[in-house]
Amino acid sequence: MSVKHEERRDQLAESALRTLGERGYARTSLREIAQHSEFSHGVVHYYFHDKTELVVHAVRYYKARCVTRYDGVVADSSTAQELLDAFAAKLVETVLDEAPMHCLWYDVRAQSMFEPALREAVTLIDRTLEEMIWRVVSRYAELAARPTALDPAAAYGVLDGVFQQALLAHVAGDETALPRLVDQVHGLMPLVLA
Amino acid sequence: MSVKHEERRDQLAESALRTLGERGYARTSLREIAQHSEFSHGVVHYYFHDKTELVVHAVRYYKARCVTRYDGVVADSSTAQELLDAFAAKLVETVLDEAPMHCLWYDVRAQSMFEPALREAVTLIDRTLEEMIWRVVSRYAELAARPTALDPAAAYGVLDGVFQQALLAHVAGDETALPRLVDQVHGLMPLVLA
DNA sequence: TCGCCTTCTTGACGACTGTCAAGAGTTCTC
DNA sequence: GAGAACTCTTGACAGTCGTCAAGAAGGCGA
Repeated sequence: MSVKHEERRDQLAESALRTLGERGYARTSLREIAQHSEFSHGVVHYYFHDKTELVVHAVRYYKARCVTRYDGVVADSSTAQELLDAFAAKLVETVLDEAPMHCLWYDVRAQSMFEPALREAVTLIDRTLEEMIWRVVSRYAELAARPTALDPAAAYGVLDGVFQQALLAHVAGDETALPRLVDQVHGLMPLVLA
Repeated sequence: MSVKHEERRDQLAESALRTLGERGYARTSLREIAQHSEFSHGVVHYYFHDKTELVVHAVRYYKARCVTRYDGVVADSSTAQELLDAFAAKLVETVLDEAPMHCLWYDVRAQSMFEPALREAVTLIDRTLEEMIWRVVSRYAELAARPTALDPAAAYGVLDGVFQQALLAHVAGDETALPRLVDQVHGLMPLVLA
């Protein structure tokens, strides 16, 4: 009943993520999203009030999966160097495997500066990502037996900045982007320790 | 003649920047841009081949002005601390004075991940901004009589990350965003020195 | 004053958009 | 197995978009 209803919403969210990730938020129509699912375009308005509600649901749905991305790295590393290597490798991996999803995230986050309806969801996810990064950084400091030099927001901002730069270069076809990201992260992480 | 032609293009670019900055790339139509100028909507296609060409011209035009933003700071500061304070203050000032323009830049940069036609202009401007930031960072290191710990790309990525975060929070109405940006920059800059 | 050339306006076009209503198809209940 | 409730499709709507053609308006040389 309501669980089935929720399953359909998630199913449509998945189609939406596939399509939005390829074409971007602005260029993607509801008909296009429906075409990437097994339903017709009218069904969207049966499960969602409007387009924004679908996008917000899709982005929240995406967050629920991505947010534990580095938890294995944190759990399995026993030295600071090992953690750093695994973290950098995981960053590269996610760019290679999920580039469209990351593009969509940065797109939606930029849109939220103009569309207030997106802000609440974007702010929530941004906070969740900040916590995700902080679990890595604080564990790194712990393994290095050093205090951190930055607060969680700054640490997230810094790493998000270089990550976004690498993603942009990667989708533009720059093959040196990912090796450079690895170097930058290796250079940066020691600096966040006091 | 051709100079007049170029003047009109710049004039339209200015109207475009005003409109795009308020409403975002996706939501802004050519009719809307023309309404913010003294011309009718048809004139755009007299001076520009299509919408993308107008946007690219507008963004390049914007770059030409913004790129010297911190050069006064670099020239006028005689100690590292003074440079740092002035740089942080200037960052805050530009968020307060030119928030829509910065929003537009991040919007267009995100769009360039989906629209190849935007990539060349975006890449060029990104490089120019990187050089702009590097003039600040390298002068800061010089005044502190210390070598830098980061390459230009990493330094730009790091500062761009926290700046973007502050901008996002600022337009969302978070009044603590700009003081926090000042703190973050003051905490971050010493770290880029080896 | 005439005609030419540049500049700009007007109005239209086809395509696409989000939305929704009407109803067909399906599933469930009794 | 009939009827109700839920699910989905179809087709249409009003609006917006980028684009472009036709021609008006204005300046300019002769």
